[in-house]
Amino acid sequence: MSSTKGGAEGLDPRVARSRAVIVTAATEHFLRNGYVGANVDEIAAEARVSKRTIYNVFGAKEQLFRESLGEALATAERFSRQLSVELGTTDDVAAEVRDAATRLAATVLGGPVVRLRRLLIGEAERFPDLAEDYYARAPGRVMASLADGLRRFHERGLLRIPDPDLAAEHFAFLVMGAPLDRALFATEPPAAEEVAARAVAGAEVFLRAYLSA
Amino acid sequence: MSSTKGGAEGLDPRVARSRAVIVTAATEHFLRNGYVGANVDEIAAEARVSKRTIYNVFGAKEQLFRESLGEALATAERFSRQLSVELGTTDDVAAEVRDAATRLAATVLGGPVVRLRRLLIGEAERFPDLAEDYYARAPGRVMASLADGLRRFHERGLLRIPDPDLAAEHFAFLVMGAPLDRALFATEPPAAEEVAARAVAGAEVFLRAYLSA
DNA sequence: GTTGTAGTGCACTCTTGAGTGCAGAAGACG
DNA sequence: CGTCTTCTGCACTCAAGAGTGCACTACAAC
Repeated sequence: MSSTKGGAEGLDPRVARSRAVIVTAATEHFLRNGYVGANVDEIAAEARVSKRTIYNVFGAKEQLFRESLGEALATAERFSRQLSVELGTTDDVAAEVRDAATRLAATVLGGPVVRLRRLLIGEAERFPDLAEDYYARAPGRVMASLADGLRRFHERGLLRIPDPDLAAEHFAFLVMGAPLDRALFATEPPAAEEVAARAVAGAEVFLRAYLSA
Repeated sequence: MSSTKGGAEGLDPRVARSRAVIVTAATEHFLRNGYVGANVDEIAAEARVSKRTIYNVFGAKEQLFRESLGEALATAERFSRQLSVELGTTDDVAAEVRDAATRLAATVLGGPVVRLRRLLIGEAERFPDLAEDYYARAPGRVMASLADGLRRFHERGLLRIPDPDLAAEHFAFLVMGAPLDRALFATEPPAAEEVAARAVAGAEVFLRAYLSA
């Protein structure tokens, strides 16, 4: 306890810097090798930091894993939030739904989301709380906000959505279910056009099933 | 080379027995702990076999993993085959589709399939060939046979299926996408009634979108 | 500048776990 | 029966990798 004020942010800048570079390197290593397969010496080397510093800051490998994943989860959550802008606000249902579909698919399948999912699934037995946490913060939020948008459409009579939560699931998995599942097992990501095409096709099917007309 | 005939099945029964009990124990351990996390001494203990025997039979941990998973994949493939009986044979489309939905969901979500998927996903970086192989042999087959059935319905004018492969994906993921995804992150399996209910709901949506009428 | 805290390098300990060697017991097979 | 193979138990080697101790340097804050 040496800081001038009481805040936790008044840290020695050296610590902040170390923390940041370590977490970056560690995240990459854990994503690539899993928890057991990752190796602290390598993380230290890549972060250009002594192994001792890692232990001074994090205390143990498990803590390092948890904090690194914590950052990754926060990022995933931010992604989810920004994805969930408005749905159900205009009159052009079809356009809105198609747009949401392509954005959803591109976000989930285009970035680092799949790697994070692979890691969490692989470690679900060892770190069930992290897997749970991810699910609540990322896919859970997306589903909830999709459901909100669908509910709005329903209330305005533009779609017939008796159960918005269920419909949100149908939407999400029509749009990206198959490519996402595939991607979890594949080493390289799916082609963007392929993903976009299926997203649109899924959106069409969703509309056919849920349009009021 | 001591066997009387030339076949590979004329093995010393001791070897066959060892192999079997080892693979059983190993599969369980790998499913629970992943490749790196599994430990050969424990596998030997659980199989009630000396560690030396494991190495006499399999030579190395990686080989043990591959052969154990090979059996598991064969089982998964058998499951897939028996699942894919006939679809598109009667006139009662709705009943057939609903039935296929509940059977599909129950098979994939009720048994050991989810654990196998977790393992393969977690090891996809280390054993990409196994993940690939699984995908081709299990989900791939199911998709193909679903597509066949849907094509039959289309040809008979009972459903309108312009792209059977795509429609098969839509069907599968409407029926069990959300629970399957959820299950990959959860430690305990979903409730059977829950699964069945969603399967039927997904089937209804599929019919609404793809019925010719 | 002085003082305190953080980071470095490196040698070190300890544990775990893969894989081996061997001598003897137990089972297969003629 | 005798012979050959496999299985066992156990002690062993070897490598990797987590985590520590310490003397020293470098930077931060006043």
